Order: sequence, then C-alpha cells, then structure tokens
Amino acid sequence: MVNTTLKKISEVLGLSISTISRALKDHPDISEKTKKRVQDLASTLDYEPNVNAINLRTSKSKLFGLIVPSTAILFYNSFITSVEEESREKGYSLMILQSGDDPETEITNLKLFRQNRIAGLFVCITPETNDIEPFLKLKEQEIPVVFFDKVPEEGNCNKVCVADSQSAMLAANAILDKKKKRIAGIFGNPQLLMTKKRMASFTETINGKTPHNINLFIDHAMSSAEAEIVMVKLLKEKPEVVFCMSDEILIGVLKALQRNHLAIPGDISVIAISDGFIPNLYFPEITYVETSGYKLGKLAFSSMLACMAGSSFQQELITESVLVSGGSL
Amino acid sequence: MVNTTLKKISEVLGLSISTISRALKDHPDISEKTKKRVQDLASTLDYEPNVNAINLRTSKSKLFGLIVPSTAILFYNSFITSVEEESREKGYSLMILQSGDDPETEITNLKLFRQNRIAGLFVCITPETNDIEPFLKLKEQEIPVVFFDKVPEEGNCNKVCVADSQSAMLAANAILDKKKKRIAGIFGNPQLLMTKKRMASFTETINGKTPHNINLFIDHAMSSAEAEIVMVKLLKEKPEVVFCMSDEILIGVLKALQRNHLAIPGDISVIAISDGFIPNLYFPEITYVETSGYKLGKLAFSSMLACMAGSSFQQELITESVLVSGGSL
DNA sequence: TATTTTTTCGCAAACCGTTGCGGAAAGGAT
DNA sequence: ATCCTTTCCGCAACGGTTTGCGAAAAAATA
Repeated sequence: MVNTTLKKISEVLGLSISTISRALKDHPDISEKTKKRVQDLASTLDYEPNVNAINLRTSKSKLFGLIVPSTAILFYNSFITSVEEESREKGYSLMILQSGDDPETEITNLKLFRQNRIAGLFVCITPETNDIEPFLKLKEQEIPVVFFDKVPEEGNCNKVCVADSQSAMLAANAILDKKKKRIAGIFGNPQLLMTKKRMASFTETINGKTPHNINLFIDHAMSSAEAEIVMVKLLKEKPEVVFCMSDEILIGVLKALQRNHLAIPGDISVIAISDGFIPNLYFPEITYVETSGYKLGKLAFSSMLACMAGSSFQQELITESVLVSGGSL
Repeated sequence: MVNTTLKKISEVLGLSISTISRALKDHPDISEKTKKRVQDLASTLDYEPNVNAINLRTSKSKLFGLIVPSTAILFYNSFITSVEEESREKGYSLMILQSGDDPETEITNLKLFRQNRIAGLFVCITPETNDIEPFLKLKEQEIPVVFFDKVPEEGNCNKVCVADSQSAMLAANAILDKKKKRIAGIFGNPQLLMTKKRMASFTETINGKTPHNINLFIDHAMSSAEAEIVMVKLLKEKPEVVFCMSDEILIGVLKALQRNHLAIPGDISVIAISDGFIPNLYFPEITYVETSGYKLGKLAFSSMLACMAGSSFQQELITESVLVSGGSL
C-alpha cells in the first residue's frame, strides 16, 4: 500500500481534489454530509498531508536546524531537549546536526539545512570558525540565526550565552562566605573564551574582596583524567576547598578525592559550575552554580521567535546563574 | 533575498529550466561552455536544490525517523550518535523525537513522521505501548521499522536489543566467581521485557549454578531516588554484593552506599549493567557489563539497510556484552 | 413558472526539480 | 545541393496541496 493522497480520496468518492482538501479543513463551502464522508474515509485510509508538498507550495517549513559540537555532551543535550520542547509546542520539528568541532563539517551541515529550507537555525560554532559569512548569508535569505554558547565575537547577530563571569563570581563568593582560606581552582583549556572569563572573574572575586591571608592555587586540566592528576598534585597545598570550572573537571577531582579517602566536606569542600546532573550523582550532592543548557535553550528559542516575528534588533542575551547547595561546601 | 531556484538561474541566463538542471548534474547533453556558465552562476547565487521538490517528485525522502524516551538518557544518546554517523554517511538525515515514555506522544510522533514521509523508523517503544498496530501500518506502506532496546514481545518485526539475558548472566557469574553468598539485586520496572529478561537470567544463573547456601534479595525501583531507598532497605540483609540492572539504579545505590559510609568493595561490592559512562565517574570505578548504545546503533542501522534492500526477513539481533572490571567487585 | 439567492463543488495555476522525447542547428560527407 | 550525424537544448508531464474564481445545482422568493 502506498501513501494516501487527496487525489486517491477524491477518486474513491468521485469528488474533486479541492473539495477533499476543503472538507478536511472544515471549510464552510462544503456540506456537512460531504465533510463527513470525506473525513471518515480519510481517517480509515490514515491520510496524512504530505509536508513536502505543503512546504513546496508555501516556500516555508516547520523545521529548525540545530548545530552542536556533539549531542553526547550533557550541556548540549539539555539544550536540545529544551529547544525541542518549545519547537514541538509551536508545531516545529528539529533537524539536529553535529559539527564535531570541525569547520568543514559545519559548512556541510549548513548546506544540508539550506537544501531542507529550514525556518531558522540554532548554532554553536566551532572554536576554529572565524568566518561567519555563511551564517550571515542565511539571514539575507530571511532565515533567522541564533548563536548559542560558543558565539562569534563580532556583533550584528543574535547570541545567547551562559553567564560565565557571573557564575564564577557566585562560586567565589560562596567560598568566601564559608571563610575558606586555602582555595584551589581547576580550570579547563586556557585558550577558550569561556575559561578566560571564568578564571578572570573567579580570581578577581577571591583576590578583590578580601586581600588578606587567602591562598589561591590555580591549575588547568584538559580532561577528566588530567583533572584527577592535577587534583592529586594540588592536595599537597592542603586546600580547604576546590573549585571546578566544569563537569569534566569535577569528575576527575572527585575521583582523586575518593581515591585518597578524603571526606567531603569534612576533609575538603567542593564547588563546581555545572548543569546539575553530575553533581547529583554523588553523596553528599555537590554544591554547584547552575549554568543550565535547558534554560539557555529556552532563551535561545525566545530569541528565535523574536527574530521570526520580525524583530531586527540584534542582541546578546545571557542566562542567569543560581547557586544550588548540595552538601559539599 | 529569496531562495535561488532553477527557474531563477534560467531566467538570468536565458536558458530553459531543464538545461540548468542538466548542466548542474554534468549531463553529457550540455556543452562545456554552458555548463561552466550555469555552474558559476549557481555557485555565486548559492543555489541549493529544494529537497521538498525532490522528495515530492520521487515520493521518497532521505530522512529517518527516530523515537527515544528521552535524548537526555546516555544510552539513547550514544545510540543516536551512532545512527547519526551511519545515516550521514549514507546521505540520510535524522528526525529525532522523544516520547517521554508517553504512548500518546508516541502516536503524535508517528503522525509527524508520516507527514514527513520518512524513509524508515527507529523506535524504542514506551513501557505502556501494548498495541504495535500503528507501527505495522508503516510497514504496509513499505516504511521499514526497526525496534530497538525496548521492543514489542510480538514477533513479526525487526528488533535489535542489547543482550539482556547474556549480560545479566555475565554479571551473575562474575558475582559467583567472587564466592559471594549474600547477593542483592535491584531491578527496574517489572513490566518491561528488559527487566523480565535480566531478572530471569540473573536469578536463574545465581540459583541454578550453586543451589546451596546462597541468599538472593531481589527488589525493584523505578527511579534513582527509589533505588536509593530500596538500597537502604536492603542493607538490613547485610548483602556482600549488590547488582544494579541499569545506570539509573546504580546511581541511587551508590548514593545510598556513600551516605552510609560503606566502602566499596571493602564493605560491599557493586556490579551493574551499563554503557560505562556512569561507572567511570566513581572511585573505585564500578565493575559493569557493557551494553553499548553505540554498538546497538550500528546494529540497528545495518538492520535498517537490510530492510530497505528488500529483505523481508524478520529478525531479532542482539549485541554482545563484555564484562569490564573496575575495582568495585 | 421565472428569477434570485444560496449552497456546493470543480478548474486551473503555482510551488520546484527531473527526465523522456523530440526538434533545431551546425557540421560533415556525398 | 541533399542527406546524415552530432551537438545542444526545450517541451511537457509528474508529484501533492492550496485557493481564488467561476459555474452548476438546489433552494427560496416573486
């Protein structure tokens, strides 16, 4: 059996295609009797309108494109979940592609999106993307583009980001509130804008507010495994608390602490920046400043809606972070 | 600026639409000069063929549908990653929808897929899905359906599963090898086929091989939180080892153990069935039997390809599991 | 019955790309 | 000058849906 079309229904009932179309959408021109006949048959034949035909006709689509480095990263995952929820509610679908942080794949993906005539694009660019011209081209074709998380430095486009500076500051203040004097901070890839922002804000807050008798030990780790090693090294400094810039680092740090049988927060306190999934896997639950992919998704979507509604106002939106207390601080 | 079409190019160059079409696909009928002219203009105008038009004309699409309970679950996540890789390679895209384990949403999703005229469907059904008729209807329309992970009990359809029985058996044998006598096993939703299989295999292996002086304590939990409570309850039985059917349960169990300051494996051993991410977050790393969403994805895709190649052979495929030793047993 | 009004429906075009077939033009051979 | 090849390109139909406009049929009014 092939797909049911208006034509097929029309042939069975001896009516014209247009009548079928109108009957199915409750058009007042069609008599109740005919409507009933048509709708009943359509239902038994499992008629579903062909979106390809509709899109073709209207030159529109109910499809958003979405590019992330990888769907396997928790943060992006919750971002996707969030955008998907909103999209569904508005009757849109999502076409999700991964860039693998490769600029070439990014371009290929863009091509695919254009072939599919997407209605809008959410994109997290790769660290090597220095030419955002291809994205701006989409905008010329009246396809809104919302950059999220990793965004281009250039202005003139819509961006939504997590609050890097604010969340690092929140964490730093939480530490200071607890009167900790020996503070370790482990950060990620120092090349990344995110790392720079979080580190600057964290150190400034720690050093700025109370310039006396505080010892701050900073180190970097590019992976969980490395973070574990770095943490072990830092233990020599007898820190009272350790700050983890990301989930990746938190995982390594906790392994190191568990390995050394250190009680949290008895022997050492822990605080992280995270979306909350990883911190909740442990007991005590890890205190963290929430940077939610989920919230970012909502924000991105609202920005998309604004664009589609015709707002040409370019803006950079930032989610707010909150401190979520586990028992680790 | 609107989208470039063949028509637009033809108007600019004063050629017919068909000539443009042929020139762009290197048809031998078209002279090199013309081809060059056309291709150059197409490139500067960023021409991309409209897949809607192509799909409409061919009554086909390069789009697979995929339903998971939630993309936020790691196992499904890696499944998706895997299927996406394969799809991309074959020139297909993925339309991913979540069911939230709600049968109604499942039906809605199915509708969306039919509207989009997907070329095939990967689906993980909800625990409450007892009528697979809607899925079989797709097959009547020559749309291959591959069930994965949670699959219907009925035969007559293509299923790919992780090796539920085998992996539970592997875990049970690993426990027996360690001469444990007091064994706790926590399982998920008893309605699920997966649970049934794992539980049957686990208990049979434990009871079967050594029918003497072994105490087996079985309980169920529907969530991590519940697993934590169940674990606390089971601690009264003084188990030497606890088996966790899934990541969800493992998370709850570990929280309970950490909360009660029980050393692993000193006070109690732990073994789980997992894809490996969660077990590696702890120290010591948790020993687990690997059931990889990634592998399952590859398997599902090959099954899909077989279907599309015309194989009407209905089969149930099963991935192989291996025991990965952490330090928890 | 003749005329007007209302109800009910069909025609045709448009969206875009593909492709079999047929035709025109150009060149070569006789 | 006639005929045959090549080379190059256009016509037209198809796929499914929507919708303005016009027309036929039915009902209501004169």
